[in-house]
Amino acid sequence: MPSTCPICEIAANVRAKRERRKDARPGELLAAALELFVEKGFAATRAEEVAKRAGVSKGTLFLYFASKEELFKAVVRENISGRFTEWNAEFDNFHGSSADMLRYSIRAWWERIGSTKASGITKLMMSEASNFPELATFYQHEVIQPGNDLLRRVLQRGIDRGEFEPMDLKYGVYIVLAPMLFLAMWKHSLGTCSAAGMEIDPDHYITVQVETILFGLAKRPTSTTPVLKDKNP
Amino acid sequence: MPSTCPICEIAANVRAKRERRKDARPGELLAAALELFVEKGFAATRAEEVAKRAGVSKGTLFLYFASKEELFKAVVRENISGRFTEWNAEFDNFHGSSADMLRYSIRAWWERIGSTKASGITKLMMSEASNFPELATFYQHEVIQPGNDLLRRVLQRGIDRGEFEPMDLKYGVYIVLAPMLFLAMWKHSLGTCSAAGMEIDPDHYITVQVETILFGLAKRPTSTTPVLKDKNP
Amino acid sequence: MPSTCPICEIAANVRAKRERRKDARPGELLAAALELFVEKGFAATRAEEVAKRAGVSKGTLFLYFASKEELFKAVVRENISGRFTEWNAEFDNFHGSSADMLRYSIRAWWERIGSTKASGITKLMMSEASNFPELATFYQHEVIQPGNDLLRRVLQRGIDRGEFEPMDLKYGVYIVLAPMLFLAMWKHSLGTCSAAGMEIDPDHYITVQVETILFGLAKRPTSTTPVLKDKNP
Amino acid sequence: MPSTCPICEIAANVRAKRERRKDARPGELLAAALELFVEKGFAATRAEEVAKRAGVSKGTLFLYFASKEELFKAVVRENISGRFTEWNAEFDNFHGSSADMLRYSIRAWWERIGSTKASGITKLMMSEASNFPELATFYQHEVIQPGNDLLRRVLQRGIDRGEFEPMDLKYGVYIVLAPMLFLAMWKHSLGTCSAAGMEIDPDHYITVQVETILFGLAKRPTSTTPVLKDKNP
DNA sequence: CATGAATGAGCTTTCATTCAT
DNA sequence: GATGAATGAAAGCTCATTCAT
Repeated sequence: MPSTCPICEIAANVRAKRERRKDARPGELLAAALELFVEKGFAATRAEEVAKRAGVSKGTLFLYFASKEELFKAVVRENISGRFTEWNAEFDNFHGSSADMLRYSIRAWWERIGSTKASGITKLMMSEASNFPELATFYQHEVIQPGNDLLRRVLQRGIDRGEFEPMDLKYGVYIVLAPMLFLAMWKHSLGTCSAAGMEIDPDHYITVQVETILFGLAKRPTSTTPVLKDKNP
Repeated sequence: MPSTCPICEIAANVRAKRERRKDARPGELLAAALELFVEKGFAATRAEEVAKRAGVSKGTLFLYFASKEELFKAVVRENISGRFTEWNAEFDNFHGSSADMLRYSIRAWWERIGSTKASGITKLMMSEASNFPELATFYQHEVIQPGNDLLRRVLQRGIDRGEFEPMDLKYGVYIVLAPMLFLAMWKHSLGTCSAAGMEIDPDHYITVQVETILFGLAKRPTSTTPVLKDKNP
Repeated sequence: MPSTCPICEIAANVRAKRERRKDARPGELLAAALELFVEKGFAATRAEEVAKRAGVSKGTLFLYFASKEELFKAVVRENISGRFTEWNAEFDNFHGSSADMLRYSIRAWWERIGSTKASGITKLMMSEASNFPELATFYQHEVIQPGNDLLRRVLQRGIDRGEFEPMDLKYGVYIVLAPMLFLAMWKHSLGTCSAAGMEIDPDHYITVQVETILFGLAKRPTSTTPVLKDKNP
Repeated sequence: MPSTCPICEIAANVRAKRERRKDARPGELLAAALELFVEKGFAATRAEEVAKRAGVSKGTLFLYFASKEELFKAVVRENISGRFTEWNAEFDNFHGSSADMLRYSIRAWWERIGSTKASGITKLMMSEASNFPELATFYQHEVIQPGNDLLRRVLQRGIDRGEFEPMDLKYGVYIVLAPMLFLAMWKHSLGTCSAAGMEIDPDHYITVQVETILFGLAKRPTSTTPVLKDKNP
């Protein structure tokens, strides 16, 4: 049975904590920062609170991140932009129909981003973009643009294979993007205080959106859309 | 019979004027605050700037609103007017196809809300909901719920008339709502600092969305969706 | 006999203080800043301490001066650069010999700058110039350059009138400038802790310097300086 | 006779090496500190940068010097070596005219002190004297006083030999000292950020000063200074 | 009623110093 | 002895709020 001498135990704890330090610090700080940024927004989050939640002092935060803005960028990179290469690779290897591919993409986005704290970043950027132009630009380059490109690849594939109706993809991507980003935003804003019966169940929401979108995107049997013809011909 | 005593009348005038002024001041402050809150968010808007834009001194602002938070609440309450009765009436008198009705609804929303300053309130509520839960609830009841109901009527009409595919309308409304609200948010946030070539033209955006949505909502010719059948049957 | 009610007196004091405020504040702050900058240097002077010495709060300081650097610039303008126009005018009206003019200039400098706290600015700039390049540039433009020009006018006058030996004035000005600036520096640095018998009496110092300098500057009877001829002819 | 036991020798070597290292460390730190203190002043120099320039860690610096203040004191003490005996000897052997002697002295000072890093100490002391009064006193005794005495000897020699006009030497020395020390200070402060056309070339500066000073110090042909007679006799 | 000078808590960032390893 | 991660007291500056006029 090991010694239970309290002093030894404390010493061991301290040592263990120390050893874990340098490597673990950035991760702990990024996790704390993500939580707080999402909870309170970028401007309203105090650096000291991030540090406290990560279990370190104010000074330590600035040992790892040169400024609050850099901390934010690191959070974005860690949680979002770092994943695009992985996703691009995944898409290269996808062999099903484009409809399935889109279904898969959307579900994957929800599992990895939308349903996690990372989706708070989207809300946060939408809320504070105008006050932090540098961050907004960064986000545009690191997230919006690559996300657009990724989605565009999926849609282009569907068009090329005759599965989707040809369209102006610059705007076409928003057919998918808008409902997803709206869901993320909703979840972190009005969704937190929905009236009874108004709560959105993400899975259901996504299912309805996806199937409608897919039908909307689908290659039309004929060149016109007879069912929806205008009244004033 | 009203008193015609001239002195009383003068006094009444003076009182009226003073009361009108007293009432007008907050109006100017609320207008200025709306603009600034939308532009920069709650936290980043300085009380002094609101006062300056309203043409009064900083002290005056606090004469009418006990705090910046109270000002915010007043701004939101002030701008949630009940336009819904007017719209409900409009819809009662619509005689075209449901597709046209939806097109009309969306265009009307864009013209009357989306493209005007009123859309700023949407952005504001989405951004600040978590900091003002009581306001968010209020907004849910006064805006989100009625908006939902209105849209639900349009979709229900389409289903009833066999124009739209039957669906779970609780989620179905978001097929229309999500892209529109996303557009409003985008316009007030990242849209203000988009990279070259990434700017969204609202009219084009709406056209693409509407036509896709309509096709997606349309009554399926058969009960299945053959074109999009899954690979794994 | 006036009421001596203590409450009334306090109220009166407060009112008096208030009334004196807006006009007096900048002056009081500049005076406090000059003292502290000279005592402790620019970097080591805390904004809050300047405010406290001026009898106001930290915030008030920044109401009148946008930053600590701007405060410093204002101090310099108030105490030094603002006087050059007056001095230029004085020199325009001087009618004596150029030797007398130089004597007068130096004495005037000592009385108005050198012997006052303003001379601390010189020391301070010499000490901290490299850490505050913007301030150094400002000082060069506002003080060094005009001071040089002023002195150059005096020497040029002497040369033009045949009183002083022709010389390269770019360096000639330092014959006068160097001993004076050295005196100012000394006074605020090592001069404050001189060993017994090492103290410099400014008046005596100036007298000795001036008379030697004047003799050194004087028009040589012949083109050479026979008395000091080199040993190696 | 020294022990020749190989083991002892190895041990001795190791000990010697360790001791040498122990001794060398402070030297490297002092050198680095001198450079940085001169460049940026005491307050603006960061301990970490001193350590980095010395090639050690921040912790090591505090192993050798209890605080930044102690480091500063050590830097000044280290750099105040007694060169004065050497110079006194040199002067004993000088056989030229006193004018040449002064010329030589000044050029020698420039070459050995003024143009080298050692002049940084002068600047440092002038800048920080008031923050380190005890050091300033030390400097007075070790440097200023002996320097004064040395210069006094030169001037006294000139007077004794009838080459220089008799004068109060306590102040007379500053006729030479002030321009030289000013040059040293200027070089390390405002000189580093002079406006175009305002730069001082030390050689030119010294030449102009020396020749003017020499003329100013020179034995007056007659007891009065006719050329500069006041206008108001 | 309206003003705006004044306040001071609060924020980000820096850096001398400590101490477990 | 040497290290460098961690600390936390400052410091400059902002801004919601107060209150004498």
